[in-house]
Amino acid sequence: MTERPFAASNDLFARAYAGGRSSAQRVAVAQAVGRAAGAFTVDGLTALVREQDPGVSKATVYRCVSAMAASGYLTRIGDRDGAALWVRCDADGHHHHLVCTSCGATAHTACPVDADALAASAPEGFTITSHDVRLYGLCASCSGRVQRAGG
Amino acid sequence: MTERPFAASNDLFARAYAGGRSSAQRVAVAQAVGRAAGAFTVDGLTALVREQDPGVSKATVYRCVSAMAASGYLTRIGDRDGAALWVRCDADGHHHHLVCTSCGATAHTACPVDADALAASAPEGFTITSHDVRLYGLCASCSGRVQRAGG
DNA sequence: TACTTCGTGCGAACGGTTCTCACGAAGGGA
DNA sequence: TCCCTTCGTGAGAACCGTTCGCACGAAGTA
Repeated sequence: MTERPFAASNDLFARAYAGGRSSAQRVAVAQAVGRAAGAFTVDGLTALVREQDPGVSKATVYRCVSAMAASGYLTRIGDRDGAALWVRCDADGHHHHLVCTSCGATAHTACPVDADALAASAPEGFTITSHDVRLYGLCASCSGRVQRAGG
Repeated sequence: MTERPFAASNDLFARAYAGGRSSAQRVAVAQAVGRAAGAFTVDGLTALVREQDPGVSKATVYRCVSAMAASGYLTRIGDRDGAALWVRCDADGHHHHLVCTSCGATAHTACPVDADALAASAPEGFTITSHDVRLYGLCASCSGRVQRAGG
């Protein structure tokens, strides 16, 4: 029996790619996603992937990201300078993401939308079917750094 | 005295462009924004502008949109298929926009974010500085149409 | 009227993303 | 183990939204 490239974490691979075919590049991308602290762009992820395997093409990273998004392993949480911002998200249930504007770290938060207030303030007849909340701020370590630096 | 091109609504022009120089193209863009029902992309706005003045360049429309955004007359409320989505917004105070996913109509709504709930569910130490809420649904006329069509 | 300033059109450039195509590896069946 | 089909890959062109550079001309002012 030959060594399987992703033997130690087949479950992770299956979750990330929803049972797709295994390849060294896909493994590298999945591991780079694991190393990425918080939100990342495809460009940033490509750089991380190439630290491990310099030959991986950008098209491949895009394809992997699409596959992971299709399987629900990645979520698009916004944009940064025109580029899509992704984050690994395997949390269940309705929730939103906080993004640290300083370091890009992310965290989950419960939905802060008050459905009653929303229904009350929506115009007559407008049926709200979905919403998208993006929360920005500073994570614990970054806000500590700012406070120390600022005084 | 020659006719001023935007004579009937100099106030509108001033609001849209914050006192910039007048030109036929800027007038056409401002009028197209007025004709646009709800949210629009720059591409869609360009089409509207060219109904009135086919010679207006896309770069000019982009420049006009930037000027109107700088003056607060337009607000960017999201994206559609990778293109920025704009809406005319001269409302004061903190609010958000509802977008009809069927016809693109927009409406204002008060901020539905429950600050207490948000603070309670945010991770320890995470300071939230801003948020961005996008609400999607069906406007009165579109939801009526769906109901009639659906049964 | 002359002059300066600024908006314009054209088109190239840019960056993010997708597509095409030939190739090769993965995986399943015999 | 071999063969065959399927699917992931790399390279780079293409696409699209957006911005930039430049020369020109119109707006506005003295």
